[in-house]
Amino acid sequence: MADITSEGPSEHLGATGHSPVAAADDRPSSLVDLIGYIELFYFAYRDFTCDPDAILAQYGFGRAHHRVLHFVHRIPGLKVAELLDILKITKQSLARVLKQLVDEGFIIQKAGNEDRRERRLYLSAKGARLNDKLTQIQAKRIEGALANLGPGADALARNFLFGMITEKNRPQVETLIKGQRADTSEAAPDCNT
Amino acid sequence: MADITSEGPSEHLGATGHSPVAAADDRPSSLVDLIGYIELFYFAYRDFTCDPDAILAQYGFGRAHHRVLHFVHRIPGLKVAELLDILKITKQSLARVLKQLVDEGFIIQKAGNEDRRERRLYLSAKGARLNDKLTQIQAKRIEGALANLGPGADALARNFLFGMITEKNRPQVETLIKGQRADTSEAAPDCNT
DNA sequence: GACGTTATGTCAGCCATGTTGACTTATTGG
DNA sequence: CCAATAAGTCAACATGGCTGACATAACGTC
Repeated sequence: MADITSEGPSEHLGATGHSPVAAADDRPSSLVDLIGYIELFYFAYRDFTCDPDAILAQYGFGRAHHRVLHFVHRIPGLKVAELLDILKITKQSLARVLKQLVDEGFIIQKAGNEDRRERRLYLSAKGARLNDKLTQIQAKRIEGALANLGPGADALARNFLFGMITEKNRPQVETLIKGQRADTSEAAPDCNT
Repeated sequence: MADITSEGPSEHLGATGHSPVAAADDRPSSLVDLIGYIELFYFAYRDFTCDPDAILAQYGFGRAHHRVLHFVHRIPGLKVAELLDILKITKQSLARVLKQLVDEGFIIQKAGNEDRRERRLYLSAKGARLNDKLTQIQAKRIEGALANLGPGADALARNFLFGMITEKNRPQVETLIKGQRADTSEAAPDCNT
């Protein structure tokens, strides 16, 4: 069966027992020591998204609808083009879910004041209610995760996640997080690059 | 246009300027203060997965193939049933990608010694090489994210992600992360529950 | 040895959400 | 008037979830 099982140096993850997944020491770590993150990130994101998914399914919606609701709530009056820049999907993909949300009265479109070609997006009261439900359940999970980690965990967790974002995209996300309209001109067009 | 724009109390995120996305203080935060996490998590995971996606595309593979490679590498001799318990997808979904990986020689199947119905899964040298490439690129991103966050960040980030996982699933993930075979009997079957 | 259970594989089809390419419509601004 | 822009739309395709039904081989028990 050959040497299928092991490649690379030892993959001990340095658990000392008092902490579920990580030790408190900071030995210089080889890259393979970081494998656990790949799994943690995968499982964490999966569970993080499954709560809203369950609610959305009751409305006949999916994850894509959630994203639209979320960012429209975050930046009321968002233009379609801006939303495309944030989500980095094609307008055809967006149109499919946006049309549903508009048709069913969760999102309201209004022509721009200065440029009437623009369709400014707003949540209806109905849309805001649904988005609130989704936000609440996700916020509770985050709160729970932070609760057991001493002070300073909040800042550190945010900065860790921020650091996971491709450098080129960080300015866009940074302004977005402040609830501002992002200048997306420098952000990565495809994946990394 | 009614009051579409604002619901809930003020959504300031407490950025003080010296840190890109988070302040160092620990005021009691309302749930809406955690909205930034929803975005950070979304963007971070998107960028985290896009690096491997680009490599996988060169092989005609997708994200689903990556997961199989990853966990088979992690637990050589993994049974199909165990993999299904980890990924929580149907065997039909798994079969589609697993068949490709086996047919193209990235994964080797071997009947179990005691129970010859079992198909034990192993990476071939070719599979190990591909998986290594994927691990390397993701590990580098993680390393970069941790690099700017003083000592203790590693343990804290791991514990934060761990805390984001649904409680019922944590024992499974914990043993998985130690590179052991997980007892999945208690894990959440669907989403949360 | 027959039989029920288990592990795995497979066929067929559906859904959600991403993609590309081509084209229309309304509006803007020079 | 006309080119450029914002948005919408149609058609077709890929990936990766899902369900239901059924096949095969091996195990274990009576």
